[in-house]
Amino acid sequence: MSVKLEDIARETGFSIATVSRVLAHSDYPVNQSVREEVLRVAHTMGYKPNLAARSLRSNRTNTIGIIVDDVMSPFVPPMVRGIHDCLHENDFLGVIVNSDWDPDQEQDAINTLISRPVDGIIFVEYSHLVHSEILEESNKPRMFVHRIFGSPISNSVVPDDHYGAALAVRHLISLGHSRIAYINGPENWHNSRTRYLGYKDELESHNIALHADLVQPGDWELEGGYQATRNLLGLDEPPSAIFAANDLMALGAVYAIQDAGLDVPKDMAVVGYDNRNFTRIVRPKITTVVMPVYEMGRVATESLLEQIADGRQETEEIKVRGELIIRDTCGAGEVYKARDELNPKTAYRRVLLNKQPEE
Amino acid sequence: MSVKLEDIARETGFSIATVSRVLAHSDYPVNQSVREEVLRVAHTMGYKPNLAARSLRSNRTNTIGIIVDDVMSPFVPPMVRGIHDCLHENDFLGVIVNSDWDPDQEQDAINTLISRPVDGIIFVEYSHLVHSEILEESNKPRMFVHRIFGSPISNSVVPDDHYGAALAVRHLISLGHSRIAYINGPENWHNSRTRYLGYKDELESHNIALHADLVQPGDWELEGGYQATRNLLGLDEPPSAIFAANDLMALGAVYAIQDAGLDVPKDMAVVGYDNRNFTRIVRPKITTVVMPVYEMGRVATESLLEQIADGRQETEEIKVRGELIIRDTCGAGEVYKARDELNPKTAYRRVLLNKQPEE
DNA sequence: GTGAAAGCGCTAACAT
DNA sequence: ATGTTAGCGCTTTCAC
Repeated sequence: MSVKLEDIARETGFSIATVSRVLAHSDYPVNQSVREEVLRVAHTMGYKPNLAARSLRSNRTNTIGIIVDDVMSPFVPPMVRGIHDCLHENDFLGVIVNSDWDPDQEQDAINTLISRPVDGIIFVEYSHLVHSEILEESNKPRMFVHRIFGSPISNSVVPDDHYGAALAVRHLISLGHSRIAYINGPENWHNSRTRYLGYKDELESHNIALHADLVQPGDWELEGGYQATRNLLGLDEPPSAIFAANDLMALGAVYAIQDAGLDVPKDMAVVGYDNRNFTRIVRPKITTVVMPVYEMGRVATESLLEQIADGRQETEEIKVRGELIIRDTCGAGEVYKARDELNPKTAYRRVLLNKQPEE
Repeated sequence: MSVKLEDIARETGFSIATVSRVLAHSDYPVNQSVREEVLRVAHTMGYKPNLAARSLRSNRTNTIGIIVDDVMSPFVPPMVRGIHDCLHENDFLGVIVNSDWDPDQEQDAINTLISRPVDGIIFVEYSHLVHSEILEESNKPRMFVHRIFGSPISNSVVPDDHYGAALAVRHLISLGHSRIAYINGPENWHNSRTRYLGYKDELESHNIALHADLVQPGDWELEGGYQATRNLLGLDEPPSAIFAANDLMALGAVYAIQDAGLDVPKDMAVVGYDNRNFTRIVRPKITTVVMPVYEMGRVATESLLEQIADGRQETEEIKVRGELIIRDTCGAGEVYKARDELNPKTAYRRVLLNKQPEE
């Protein structure tokens, strides 16, 4: 039924070996005329390599595995899209397996992907098993994107949260604010700690004292942002601006401020983090820092494909920067507004990408 | 390096064939004692079948292809999750390829998936090529989920928009409304036409006259909903309730009503459609009808796997129903509120599933 | 630069 | 019920 190397060999009169060399290794030395003839016939006959056969023989499948906690998590789809785009450009395919935040399921996923011939694995967001024996044994190249807990590890790509948080705070300072509150995420998340550090360091570099009561704990949720903001509003000296470690808490902050009879941004400015989709459609629209998930996916994939080509390697942790997107909650006015913020795809792609080994 | 059938055969003393039969076909008649021994040894040795070899031989890969326009589209991730969950239960894997709404890329995707050994293909949302020669030739089982344009076709799964729209309208009527406006989506979408029909038929079955000026065209976007609502507010006799064909337009409607100095739901009720994530976090929270994408993915996959097992078949179009989720924009009060609406996953799973061959 | 041939790990006839 | 064996389509030595 389907056309194979043998058919092309018969048709052209060359051997299967030659045909294979033309079709599989574009760099193998074959006479130009032969190459052209083979290519031509292969094309007219509609040759499609049987990848099962190829991978059985060569142990390469041009397929990678992607282990995610849940494709429905907010950051996963754009990250996967970044991965896919990079894979596509290199004639690779990706299979996604969900682990549901469950170490057992993650182990299952790894097993599945290893028996299934994949050339490498990308772990997205949470990954419990840095050391899975089977994984180690398989010696497959791997990358970790946006690992949320645990200590930093090699072969990983993370957002530059320190940079992003500093960006947000710097913007508020440039708008004349000096009492800037911060609503943090849960302590055990990297993002929380690093964004807090960015906040703290940026204040410091502007010689603004850090007030402990302006720093509130949060839970990433709307409700946590709301509560934290109520606390801040109850202070003797409330802040004039709030930087929330994510957009959902920023929205909660907006609601709390509004419920206190105040206006955002006139009475209090708010800046979020992540550039989630809803920040563009709520009222007022939320000023935020881009979580460069699309780029992170791309960068991780590039690195993985390099590893696959050159053999598994240890690479430094890569940090990817996101830009500040100025909207309505910070009070910066129309002037600064991003030109193209309606299209999330181009927005992701516009993102400033800076690999920076250390800072 | 990796353990294979031969190793287990040597270890147990049985033949490769016997070992294969135990490990590959759980239903093949093998002595119980032999089976147990093989299973035990396979397990302790950590046997993982080489799927490339298996699929080269048997032409089955336990992998299906999923062609989507863009994994980042709002409905795609939950749909993919439904597909994945069903695949996982049946020891299948899925590879996703993005087509970016481009027929050429879709054709490429099909080619890729065919040379790549996949046992079937699911087309998600838009699919241009009902008739691709290569696809036809390959004779692979296929399913279409939520095809947006073109005439209804076999082997497809769609939302029961007529039912859902009727649900929304019925709810508004039960709340005492009789001047109920409708904001439609673009005319060339199935969803628009069918939701409009549901609206029209439900009014009719309550003996409420259909007023042409209460039906406004829309574009699925915030801005379209906003404009349509301004038109409605300008009417001599404005409606007391608005049913928008999607949540984004419903939000636009809410904003327009608020900008006119009126209150939602006190002065005007609004119901949306789709149950997008943001409907839970905007103010007021939007009452809406669930677009049962998760279930649609599952149902399509079940049907595809049946086809794969039993040979390709033509099946009737399957309609999946979504429930009404009562929140704040309809004015129904606290009583009705969904118990569990904070968790999107369980919300999707709670969805009422009704296959109904015809209606 | 090209061809012959071995064999990747597995399944499925066929044989016993 | 179990074993023997051919061969899936391809890549890759090893010859020439």
